[in-house]
This record gives sequence, C-alpha cells and structure tokens, in this order.
Amino acid sequence: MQISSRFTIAIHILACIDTFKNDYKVTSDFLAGSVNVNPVVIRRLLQQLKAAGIINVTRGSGGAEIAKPLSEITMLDIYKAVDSIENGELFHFHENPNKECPVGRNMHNVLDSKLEQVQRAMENEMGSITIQEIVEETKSFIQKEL
Amino acid sequence: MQISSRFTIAIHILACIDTFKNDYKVTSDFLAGSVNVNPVVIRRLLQQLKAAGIINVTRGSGGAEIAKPLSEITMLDIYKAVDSIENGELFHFHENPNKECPVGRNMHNVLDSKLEQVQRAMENEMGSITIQEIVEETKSFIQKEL
DNA sequence: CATAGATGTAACAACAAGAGTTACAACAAG
DNA sequence: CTTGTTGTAACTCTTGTTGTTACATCTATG
Repeated sequence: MQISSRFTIAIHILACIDTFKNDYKVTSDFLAGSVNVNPVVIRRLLQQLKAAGIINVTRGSGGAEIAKPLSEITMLDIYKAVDSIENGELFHFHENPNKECPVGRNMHNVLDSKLEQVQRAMENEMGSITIQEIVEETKSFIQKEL
Repeated sequence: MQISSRFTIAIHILACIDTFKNDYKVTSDFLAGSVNVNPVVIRRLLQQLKAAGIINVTRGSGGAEIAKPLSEITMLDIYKAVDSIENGELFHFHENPNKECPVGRNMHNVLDSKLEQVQRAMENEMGSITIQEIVEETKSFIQKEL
C-alpha cells in the first residue's frame, strides 16, 4: 500500500505557512482551503507537527508558524512526525512463518537486515531534501506563472 | 501504510522453492506450510511471479520452479511482480489541491520530482540485492543451527 | 468580562485494501 | 477415470485512512 497522504499534506501545509506568513493569519481553515480537505484533518496534522517541534500552533487566537529554520527541516523529519508508516517499519512482514521449517524459521534473520538497508536508503534520501528547497521551488513556480 | 506482506511472502516462497527443489515437490500447500498462510494466498502470488517470468508453475501435476538464475532476480523484480504498491507510486498524493491557491496549484509540480527521487533511491537499493544472496544467507543460517 | 473566532479532540461513519477462507472448475499424469 | 494440483471467483473479516459533526477549551479584544 501507499504511504499515507498525511505526508504530502504536511509538506503542503508547511509550504503554505511559510508562503503566507506575512499576509494572512494561517489557520486550519485557511490551510484546509488550500489543501482542499476538512479542517480537522489539518488540525490533526498540525498537532503531529507541533509534537515533533516543527511548528507552533497558537490556541485561542489561532494561527500556525514554523518553529525553526526551513533549512533545518527535512522531508524525513516530516515523514516521521506524521507517522507515515506503522511503528517505523516500511515493510510488512508476514507474522508467523513456520518454526518447523528451516527456511521459515530463518526468514527474519535473513531479511531484516536487507529490508532495513532498503528502508535506510529511502530515509537517507528524504533526509537530504529540505523544506527550504521545496519552498524555494514553489516560489519559483509561482513566479513563472506571471 | 506499510508495503504489503505479499512482498516478503514472495521472497520467502522463492527461498523455499530453491532450498527444497531437490527433495520435495514444491506445491502451494507445501509453501503454505512454511509461510503459514492459506494456500490460496500462495497461489495468487505464484501467479504474479509467473506472470513476471520469475517462476514456472505446472498446472495439474503441480509444483513450482524458478525460471532463471537466482543471480538475475533482484528484490526489485519481486517487488514489482507482486504489486507491492498501487500503480507504482509509493506516495499517496492528496487529490485535489485548490487551484485558486498559488501553493495548492503548484504542489504537484514541486513534489513530484522529489518524491520520485526518494522512490528511486529505494528501488535502486532493492535492485542491488539478489535472491541469490538471500538464498545463500538462508543456507548459511541453516548451517549455523547444526 | 463576555464574546467571537480559534484550536484540541472525541466519536463515529464511509471507504478501500489486505488478507483469509470456501468452493469449484480445469487440468495432467498415472 | 481417479487423484492431486492449479487457477480463480466470491465472499468475509479486519484494519487503516480519510471525512465529518460536535463540542469543550482557550485567547485576544472590544
């Protein structure tokens, strides 16, 4: 199955917060408008991003802001913040291979390290892409429209 | 969400077919015994692996065999064969960002290439791991047990 | 200090994919 | 023709995602 859209929505959210920070109060309703989903979906994500120390959300008066330099936030940080996959394991292992079978009882031993290696390759790549890049590219695309 | 267990089961299946090819007729029931799932789950996977040219399955009399050298089968081949993710896209993009919003209407432009880059990193890593390695390592683990 | 406009969160419904199971037709080989 | 398989349809069960309503809580401000 695919990685939850929470991940791409979260990136979208951050791009919006930064882009509109000077011109609008960036509320969950505002963000919901840009992403085109229910505000509650946004609020849930804001909570996860906040818990990860990526943003601050002001209760009561409203609005979200980014908590640290964009260059210090990577796609990996967001990916982890929003629980894109269950308990950090990208691959779903079939639970109970037969312990009576020599192959069955050794599958985990053999595969765990390989799967981890693959997952790490993906996460490393994510770690190399910052939100700053994404925001800058977004701005350049917006420029081109004019 | 996680990548379907079809993937790890398929690897398990190949390891079994190779390991037991001289001593047993490797039927879907036999495999189901080692993996510990319903034989139909196995047969469905065998069909997908067969369609990808990785194995041959003999109808009627029964049994599966691997169709090409183990060193020419990578984790990536299996991953693709069993449709581990929907239509080849690892990331689920939220469908309808607001076209009225400059950020919303450019999100795809910006993210598509980044997400592809991440996915490719993962797939490249998968492509570098062969079933031969996996089978050899399995055998070495079985040796160690004695 | 009451209120307007937010957030925080619970609860639940709708939906989709994964995975398990039963059942049975098609087939191959003795 | 019988036996043991494969191939596949049809269904259920379960789980995670996503959408939605509802409401308590909070904060700035008039």
